[in-house]
Amino acid sequence: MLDTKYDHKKVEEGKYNYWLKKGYFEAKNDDREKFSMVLPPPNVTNKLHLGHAWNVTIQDILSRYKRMDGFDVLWIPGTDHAAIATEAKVVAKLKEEGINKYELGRDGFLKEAWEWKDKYAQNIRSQWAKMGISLDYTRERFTLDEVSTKAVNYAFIKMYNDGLIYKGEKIINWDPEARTALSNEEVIYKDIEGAFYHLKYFIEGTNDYLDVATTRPETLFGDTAVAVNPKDERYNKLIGKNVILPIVNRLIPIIGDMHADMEKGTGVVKITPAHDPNDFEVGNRHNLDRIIIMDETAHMNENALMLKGLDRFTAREKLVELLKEKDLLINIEKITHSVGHSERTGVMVEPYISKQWFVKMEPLAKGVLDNQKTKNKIHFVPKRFEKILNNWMSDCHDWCISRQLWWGIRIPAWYKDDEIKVQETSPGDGWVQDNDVLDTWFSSALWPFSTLGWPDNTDLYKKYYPTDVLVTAYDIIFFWIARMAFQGLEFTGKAPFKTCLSHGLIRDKDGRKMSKSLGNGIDPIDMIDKYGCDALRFFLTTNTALGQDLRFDEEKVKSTWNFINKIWNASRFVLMNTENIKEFDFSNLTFSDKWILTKLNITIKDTRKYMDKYEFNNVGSILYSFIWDDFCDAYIEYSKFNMDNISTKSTLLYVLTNILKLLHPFMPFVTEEIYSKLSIKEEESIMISTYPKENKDNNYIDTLSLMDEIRNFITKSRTIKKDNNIKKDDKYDFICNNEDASNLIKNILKLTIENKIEDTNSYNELVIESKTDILECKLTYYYKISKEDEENKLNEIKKEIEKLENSIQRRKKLLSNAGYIKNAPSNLVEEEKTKLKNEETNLNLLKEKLN
RNA sequence: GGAUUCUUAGCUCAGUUGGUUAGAGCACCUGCCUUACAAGCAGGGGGUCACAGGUUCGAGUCCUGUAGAGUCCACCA
Repeated sequence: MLDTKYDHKKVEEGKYNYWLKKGYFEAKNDDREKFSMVLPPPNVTNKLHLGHAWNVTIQDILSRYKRMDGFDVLWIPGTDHAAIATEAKVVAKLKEEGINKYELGRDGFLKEAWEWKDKYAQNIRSQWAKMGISLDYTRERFTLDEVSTKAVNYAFIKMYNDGLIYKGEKIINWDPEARTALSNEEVIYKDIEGAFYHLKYFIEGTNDYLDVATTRPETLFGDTAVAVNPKDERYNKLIGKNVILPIVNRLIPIIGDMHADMEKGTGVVKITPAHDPNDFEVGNRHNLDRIIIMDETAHMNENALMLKGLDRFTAREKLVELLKEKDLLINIEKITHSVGHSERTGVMVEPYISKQWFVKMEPLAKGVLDNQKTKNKIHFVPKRFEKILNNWMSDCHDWCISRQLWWGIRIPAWYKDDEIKVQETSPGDGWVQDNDVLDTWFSSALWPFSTLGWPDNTDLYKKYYPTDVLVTAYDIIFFWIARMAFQGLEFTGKAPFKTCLSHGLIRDKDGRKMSKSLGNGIDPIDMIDKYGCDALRFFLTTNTALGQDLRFDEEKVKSTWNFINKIWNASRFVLMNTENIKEFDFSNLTFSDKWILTKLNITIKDTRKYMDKYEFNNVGSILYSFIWDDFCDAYIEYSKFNMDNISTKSTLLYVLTNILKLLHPFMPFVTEEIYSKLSIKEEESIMISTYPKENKDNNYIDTLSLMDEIRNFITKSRTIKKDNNIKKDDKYDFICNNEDASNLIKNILKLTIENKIEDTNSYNELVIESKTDILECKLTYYYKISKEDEENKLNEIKKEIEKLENSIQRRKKLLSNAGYIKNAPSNLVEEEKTKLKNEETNLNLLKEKLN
């Protein structure tokens, strides 16, 4: 028997380990149809936040649903080594201990990093366990493990040989803190206070100067030209002349280039090809020198002359002083502009020329775009997210994949003198391996198949690839989804997943993004402690339409807990009354039994429909109202009058069993707890029981509309009784043309024999009447009434008449509309006619009362 | 500049290929400790669906425009 109150801590304890030990989470690789997913691997150093909780719950709901529904489910867990993110954290930790990364050396550092990784991976696993998610740990992977490394090397080498990877010199985003290149996606633009420094670039041989505005004056040491727009009448006659570079006193040419925007700034722009991506392009067009003026830590080098050795910000201050001294500074104009920052270290990114490895994007992107036009396309849910992918794919730059880090998969390229060989192992003596590692996304791009043992043609790969669904928040579509898409197509010829399901982001109660800096983050583990994992899961997945952001509201988690408590108590009632039922017996069903069984069928059908469409919010409200409104508030109350009927008891138990199963993907723990107490159960665990199917044998469609009429009649009676202050022992008379309805109404409204009246003289009457094709009922209360009450009563009747008349008028108008009759579906028209007829009958009844 | 989401009850949100009297939770009001549940039960109030047009027999839903809020991408000398 269940405790009197739902205690989530007690319920959740021990169950996860039980499932794990039983091997329920493991894919069996048998001949059943498969359903496979890979878990988006969290960064190994992360603590899981509410967004992860949401993400994994959606996946777990799918796994549990599919598993119960007869699929061989493979759900692969794993973690991402997160190259720069982890390295930055390990560096910071070492720094606290007074250890410098570079002094420690590559091998020593990696040892530290692996220890760090092992510790954090364990944290993540325990958080997954708290969430109750059914991962197949026997297939767990890490993006830096042997299997993944093998796949990455294979992919790199093949792409190099196919000309899809090349080494080239370009301007990249440089992180001077981590001393590495970054991809465009690792740069976060932030608005900061800055300034336009207006400098005097004197024209050679004159006393005239050009006003050149720049936000990074210290880069002037690397200037090799000044550009104006060739169409700009103010300056175009100067093209071909030289200007004197301030401080440096080097002559540089004035060139004409469309890059100079006449509308912007002063219309004159300094060109620093080694330190700006646009200038780099201009430099290529005009064959300009590239002068690098900083080192890898963003300190000025010898090209910065007297500023050598200063870091970039000090150098700027110093330079401004020098310019002022020499009267070369016109003014400083304060502006707010957006400047790139490293996503991981937070420092300002320095555009920097550097030799890096790149993935040639154009052919790969085309592959994805072409595939999206075929029937093998990736289906996005919601559909609109496909556009994000397509947009990104049709406008993407080559992908910088080399990182000057140690924590990652080392690039399989070997050098000897001027020779380069790309292969997995050293070609021999004297060959030195590339020092750089690969962008972490290069390995995660292969995740859906590298986890399955690709490039070997393993059994896992053969059966489970491509995967069925990939679930992520929409903000990661271009970081990851896009990259998996083109790598999947490139290497396996197939999109790596059939469906991409995107949920939104979690916001706080005021709609702000949850972030560390705002301090408004909520730890899912705290919520689990307070309300239980089941409440958190149900709240997360049923409170918003897919793809929409979710506002976190603790009150709602609380009310979800109440819902679970309601289920708990209903279950207590059922268990109390069905302890000795060992076999279902439906031979003697009452009217309300038939009704709830039919309702259950509808609920199962609708639930399946919305589960298959991933519309969990709809599943949530269907189950909520079926359980609370139909099962608890109505059926359980009705069943109390038939407790000597074995079929009613069977129905109670049967419906509860199905409710538990329908809820199980959402609330694995509490459903398992209650299921374990049922007197009839098909399996030892609800996890391996079968997902409900409609039961055609117990389907009684005609009970539905009659029950609706009965429930309406009951509500109407209660309202009127309350409004008129009818007492428990007031006399009544009741007639009804349907026996089932009559019994139910009498029981629920407590119309006892004792109060039935014979002699109606000297009483006032209060009549509640229903007269439709389905049900004709009349309940009359006899009571002493004051004059005032009498008037109130009349007024109410008048109000009701007015309401009915309006409604009748509206319906008549509608039904006299030829367009409606012609175009609307005929069942709707019929329904309107029936309603009209019923309303007219009721109107007449009321009018009679007035007379 | 491009893309995209949102605006529905006091609050947070649903609302299916358009179907005619728009739903839920919380909050609010009234009455109940009725034997599963007072974290509950029974009943009730509350919305010209941001605004303006259009298409249609019919618009919260489709189209155009306006206003406001959010997000992403690009640019940012």
